[in-house]
Amino acid sequence: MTKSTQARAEAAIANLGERATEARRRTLETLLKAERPLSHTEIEAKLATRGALDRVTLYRVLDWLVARGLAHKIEGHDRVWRFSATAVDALGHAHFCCTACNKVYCLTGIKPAFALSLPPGFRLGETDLSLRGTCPDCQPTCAT
Amino acid sequence: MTKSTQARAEAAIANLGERATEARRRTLETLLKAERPLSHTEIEAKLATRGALDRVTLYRVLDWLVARGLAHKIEGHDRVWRFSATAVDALGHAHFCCTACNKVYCLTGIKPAFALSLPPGFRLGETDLSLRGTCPDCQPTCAT
DNA sequence: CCCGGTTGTGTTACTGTGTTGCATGTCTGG
DNA sequence: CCAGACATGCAACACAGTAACACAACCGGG
Repeated sequence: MTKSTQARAEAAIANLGERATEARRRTLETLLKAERPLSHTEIEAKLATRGALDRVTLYRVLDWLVARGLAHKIEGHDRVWRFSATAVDALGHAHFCCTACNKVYCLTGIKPAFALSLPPGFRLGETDLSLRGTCPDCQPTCAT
Repeated sequence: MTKSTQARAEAAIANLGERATEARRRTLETLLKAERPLSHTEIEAKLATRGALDRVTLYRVLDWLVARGLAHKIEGHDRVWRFSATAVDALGHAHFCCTACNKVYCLTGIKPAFALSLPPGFRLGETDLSLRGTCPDCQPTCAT
């Protein structure tokens, strides 16, 4: 299974007929390997272990991945963007942000069925459901 | 009705038994007068018309208002915080962010009834429903 | 093989939002 | 009036993200 993420990264990029550069492969691989959305800084740190990538390049690669539909961008509650390659097009898709450690998780089992009555003149694009609370790593004392 | 916002600002602060300073009154008044959440910069601009307030002081005043429950803080999609004093404790409360002009609106008629099944270990605090689309000011060509 | 255009990367410097630390003002209660 | 607490202003900072520009790597055609 360790090869899977590498291979998937390769394949996904090749699939587009675009250049699979070192930076893109490694970035996508990092995102695929992560079990939760990562911030730019976190990605940078993970990549730095074997030959760092420039900050700006990483921004560009991430935008590129998002534009190509290989990743998606999530706004956290700390004004930092996070990126995920795992649940790219899962519908009924919400984000959980831990108020203690600020980590973000993608939740895919959510069916947001809200009663929407927009005032006239508003045209709805997409909706974004974000939940806050504490994650398993940050549970205070008593068990669940 | 013009006196109402001033008076309400005064009263709300006095009600807490806290110091109703110039900065606080004017800031709260500005928020009450606004029909939609305002960013720090917007508030600063509005206040600047008659004797500017220091940037930092404004940040502090806003935090103070939030801490006292007189305003609430909204995270926009542009990494900017917005503040509103109007729908402070309206439940079933969502935010609409215009993708064209980046203005944010509070929507109060929303009942987010989503099916929630959090993975074990997660504890839910608050939820935040944010909508994106175009606002009345930014409708492309055709009328509604 | 070279050459020239396109695409990707690195470097530097910048913007804009928000914060911290410290000095100065201002209010309040004895 | 004085002392302490609280509020404000100023300056410097931290951090995420962006723009401009130059260089490097790739790819096609002669």
